[in-house]
Amino acid sequence: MKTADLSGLPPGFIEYLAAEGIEELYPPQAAAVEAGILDGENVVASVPTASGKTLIAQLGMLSAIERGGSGGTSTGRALYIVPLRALASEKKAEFEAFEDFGVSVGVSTGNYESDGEWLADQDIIVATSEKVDSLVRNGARWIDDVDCVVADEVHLIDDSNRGPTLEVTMAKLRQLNPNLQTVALSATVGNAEEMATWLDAELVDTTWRPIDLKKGVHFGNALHLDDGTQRELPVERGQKQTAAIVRDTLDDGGSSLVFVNSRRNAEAAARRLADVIEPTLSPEAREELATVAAEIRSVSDTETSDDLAACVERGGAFHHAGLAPEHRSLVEDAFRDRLLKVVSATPTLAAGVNTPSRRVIVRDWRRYDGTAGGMQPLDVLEVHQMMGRAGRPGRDPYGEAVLLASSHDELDELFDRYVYADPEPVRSKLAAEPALRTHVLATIASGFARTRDELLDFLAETLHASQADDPERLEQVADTVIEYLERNEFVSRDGDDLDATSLGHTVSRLYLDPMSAAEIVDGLDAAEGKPTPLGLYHLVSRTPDMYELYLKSGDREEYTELAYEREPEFLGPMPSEFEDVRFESWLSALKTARMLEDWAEEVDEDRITERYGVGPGDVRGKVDTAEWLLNAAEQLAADLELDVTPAIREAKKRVEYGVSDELLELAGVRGVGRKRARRLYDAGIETRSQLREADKSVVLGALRGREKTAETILENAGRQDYSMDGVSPDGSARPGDSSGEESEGDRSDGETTDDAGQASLGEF
DNA sequence: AGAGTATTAGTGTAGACAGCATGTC
DNA sequence: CTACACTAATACTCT
Repeated sequence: MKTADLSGLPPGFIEYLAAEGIEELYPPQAAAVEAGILDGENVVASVPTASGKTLIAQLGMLSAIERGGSGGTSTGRALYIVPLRALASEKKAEFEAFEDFGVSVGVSTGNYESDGEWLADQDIIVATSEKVDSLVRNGARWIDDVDCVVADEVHLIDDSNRGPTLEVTMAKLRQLNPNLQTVALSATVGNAEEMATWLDAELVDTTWRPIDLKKGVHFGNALHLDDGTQRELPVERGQKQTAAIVRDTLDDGGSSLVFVNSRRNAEAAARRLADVIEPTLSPEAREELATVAAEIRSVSDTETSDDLAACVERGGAFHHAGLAPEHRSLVEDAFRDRLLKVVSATPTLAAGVNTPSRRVIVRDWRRYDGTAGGMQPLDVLEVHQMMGRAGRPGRDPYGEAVLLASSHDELDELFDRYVYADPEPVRSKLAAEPALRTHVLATIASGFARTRDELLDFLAETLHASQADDPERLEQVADTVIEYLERNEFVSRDGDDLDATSLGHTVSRLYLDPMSAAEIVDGLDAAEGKPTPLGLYHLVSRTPDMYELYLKSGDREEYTELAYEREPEFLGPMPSEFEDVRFESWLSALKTARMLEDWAEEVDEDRITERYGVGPGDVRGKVDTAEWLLNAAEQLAADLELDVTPAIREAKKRVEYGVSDELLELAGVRGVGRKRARRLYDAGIETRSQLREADKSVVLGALRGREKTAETILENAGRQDYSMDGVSPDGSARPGDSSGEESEGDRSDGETTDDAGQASLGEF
């Protein structure tokens, strides 16, 4: 099917596609057109990654926009739901090209939001499922006149943490607008038919790919492929299997993506695989890699960051959630540009932004699972997702995905389990208390259900109900949850009527798990006098909305001791040491709280990552979550007219900026963070007004002679004459004594002149 | 002698959404 | 209830 034959799309789109070199639809795309995607028909597309899913979505969205709005507007509106924030920006960038023919795009996620009013005027809005849910809860008006919704990666409905949100949100959108066109994009799954039935959609189900994907298993000295052939791929003595395959890919001019099952393994593998890459690098490549490595080092001053940079210099990299988001995108970009020849990654990369590779090596196919008591095999779906990253359309002649076997039996097992096997069906995880707790409350609070019957009617529109292996169960759990919500005064019951209390409305709007809210409310109620930051950090750290930090050997003793030392600060009772499970998780929360306290006491990032055994990405994640939960706590306190709001606000500001009390005012000046605030303070400038009055040479000295920075900061502080012309830095304020980190040479933007000095000293 | 390699015991385990009001070093 | 790879320390083997 030719793109030129398509009708009902905005003028200019066909030309845009032609300019991109697209004149003929891929078979799955043509099937979507035949299924009526251009005429507002619901479509479920269950197709492999990189087989043109995005264009299917675009056909649906753009034809809906062109058809015109249901809400009386002249053009329609489309909503594109993604599972990750990083994907939201990726999609936005893709859709931005449509602005040439008058279709505008906006993004809405938790950390990045196009301004509210402006957003409502966009034709396409990209958002995460949680954000869409939140917009529905908060009654965003434009949500009602969405004409086409695209749900990307809908197979994630199977995820027990986040799946229910997508499932419920889809059901709500469809209830809000019965004429809504639904397009669901999914990886190949076992029950696509069932998904289509749920969404009243036509099904496009194919395994067609634009470039060939060969799957296989490596064992001994041979690579066995799914077409029955095998190829010699010897492993030299003393060489690892993975290294041999990476080497082989390299000889063929391709890059490799290695999936492993832990962060530590990812880092170790990257170091070893870089040994394979390094000797083959050209001087030019080395230079470019050095630039990337310098950027990586400048992201964060931690061991993880240094280790990553050291690998990158040698042509390899690791990728996992302990990295800061900037680290991740630097690695992703360099890999996409083929600068990096190998990346070893945890599953972060399988689900994330587009990072195709000639060859994908699934090294570990089992992963530790504490709840299951040991190593568990990965889902077929997950392994297929990883394998689907093999082969770049237009760049690679083919893609190859390889599993590793260490015995003949394992070779057979891997073929049966992953190469020839069909992926599992997607199963709704809605009928579980944590999921229903939050969604039942939201459903009641935002008026989707006013009685138990209406609630059950609404739930009947979910995938869970249509799967119906145990229809009773959803109802049972819902009743348990209603009872919980009533007991905690989030919901009131009057005869058949269910109504959210004022507190319940707040909790729903704040997007809190009701159990987190209950914990916070109880804790704040128990406060005597002014709560300390540690007390508040512990309170939010023990809610289910905060991931727990893992207790290592020795931690138990350390934190038990700390718990007794600082017992008066905790809000609410400390569980008995003999209630094993509860006490253990209470201690993990204490560890998290302690980390947040360190951060708010200006402990260096590298000290924190070392002390708590985490990566820079984890620190930022925890800080971010704490900030969010403290904001919620502040609003709950205001709602309940509790006298703790100032204490919460201070604790929140302190984690937000990562500074002690005395620096709060300075850190509030734009352009001043924890480090600059500390330097200014130590130079005798303690407040914003002092910054306006201060001797310029002192300011410049404290800022290590950076004139541009100093000018910006003075201007932001509200100083009229902020020019630094002719000012020379005051030497007495130079660092070196108070804050050790900064003294080793100025890392000015761009080039770095580092570690040559340190390295050579040990050589004697 | 010294580098490379086998053996052993001890250790720790993937991921990441949301509010609100503006901006790191 | 199930495993596994990594690391570091130590013993062994080849040139």
